[in-house]
Amino acid sequence: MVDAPVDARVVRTHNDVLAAAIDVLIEEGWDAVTQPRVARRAGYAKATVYSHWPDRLDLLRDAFQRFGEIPHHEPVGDVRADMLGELRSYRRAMVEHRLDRVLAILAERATEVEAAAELRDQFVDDGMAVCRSVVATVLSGVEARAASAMMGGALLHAVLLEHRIPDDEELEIVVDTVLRGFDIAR
Amino acid sequence: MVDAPVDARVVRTHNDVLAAAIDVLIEEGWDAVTQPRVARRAGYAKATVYSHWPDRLDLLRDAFQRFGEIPHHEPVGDVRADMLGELRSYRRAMVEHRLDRVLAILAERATEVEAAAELRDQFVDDGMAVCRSVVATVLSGVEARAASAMMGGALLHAVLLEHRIPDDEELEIVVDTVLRGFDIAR
DNA sequence: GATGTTATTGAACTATGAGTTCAATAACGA
DNA sequence: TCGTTATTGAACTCATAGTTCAATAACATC
Repeated sequence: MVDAPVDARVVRTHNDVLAAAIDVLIEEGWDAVTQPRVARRAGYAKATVYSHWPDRLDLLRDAFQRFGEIPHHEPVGDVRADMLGELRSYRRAMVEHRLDRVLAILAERATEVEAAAELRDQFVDDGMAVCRSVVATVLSGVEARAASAMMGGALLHAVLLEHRIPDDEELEIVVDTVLRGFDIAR
Repeated sequence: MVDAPVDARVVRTHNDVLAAAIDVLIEEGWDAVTQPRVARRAGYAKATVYSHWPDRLDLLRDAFQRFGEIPHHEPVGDVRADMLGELRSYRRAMVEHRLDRVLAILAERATEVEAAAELRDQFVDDGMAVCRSVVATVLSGVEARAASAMMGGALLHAVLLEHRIPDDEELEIVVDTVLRGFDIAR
């Protein structure tokens, strides 16, 4: 993030350019987020974007930041309802905010770009917080890890590899299978 | 694939260049697989690579082809042993053949490049064949789909997002949870 | 509304790498 | 040995990232 802006021009530019950066990121991927390309997309001179973000990675980091604000399910205390609710939020984020694209980009670039690995870790930590807290009420250790990976992974596998979006019925099957498989009574 | 070679030079070049292409793909990703870069890596003139693969996508397709030859688990008839065996093969392919990298690359590029989407579909179809056949002996429809996604997804989630490799214990927990969750007796 | 400040601009520039062409050379099969 | 052809390296074109800077336009403040 660049220092707190005061000038109205700076605020406007900052918003416009970041919005364009997100569009470019989602549509064309990590490598496409360069100052000249984002500037053209946003309708600004590239020198302007360079003056705000001399480092390309900072522009990328700021663009990704917005995905951290994606809403989660609010736990109500019922394990099944909370797991299902969080899975639905996860699916919603993938469809409506293109979180699937964001995760694919970060997972792919993480092996080569350190900044991508850091962003991925941060995203996964934040994104799995609710899921982990719900799972932690009934499981711990390896089992908790496995349960989270199975539920989140089922969605990830379907969307990223099978190119399909699981319906409510399938999400319920996933949750119920985990609950029964780990012998969790409500 | 270019036509069947007869000249010894062509065979040598073909092998060397494809090996280099795979290295570049794994190390730097889809966009890095260009004729000049692969040529430099393989120790050939770029004009040579262009003469073999005028189209960059053909070079990429040929490079990916080699990952289709990754060995799978041979089903023995026992559902638990077969699911576990296939999950272990999957994990092994990720670690030893960098299948994790290949899947991440394909999943990421699939939204933008049609050829990547086709390769991804082909890889997932082939790669899930054994898993699907084993699951099909005990489940069908949405449940079969969910079970495959949960098992494959658990591994995918762990490796791509959590950056960790599940141990045997965790793989067993995943399989047993699915078996118990779907009430599958052996 | 006038004024000092500064964000923005566009143009000119360098650098890098992809893709193309081709005559010369080297390696091949017969 | 000889005709064929795969390979080479060099000289291109083209697209795009990144840099610099003087001119301009928009801003906050009074």
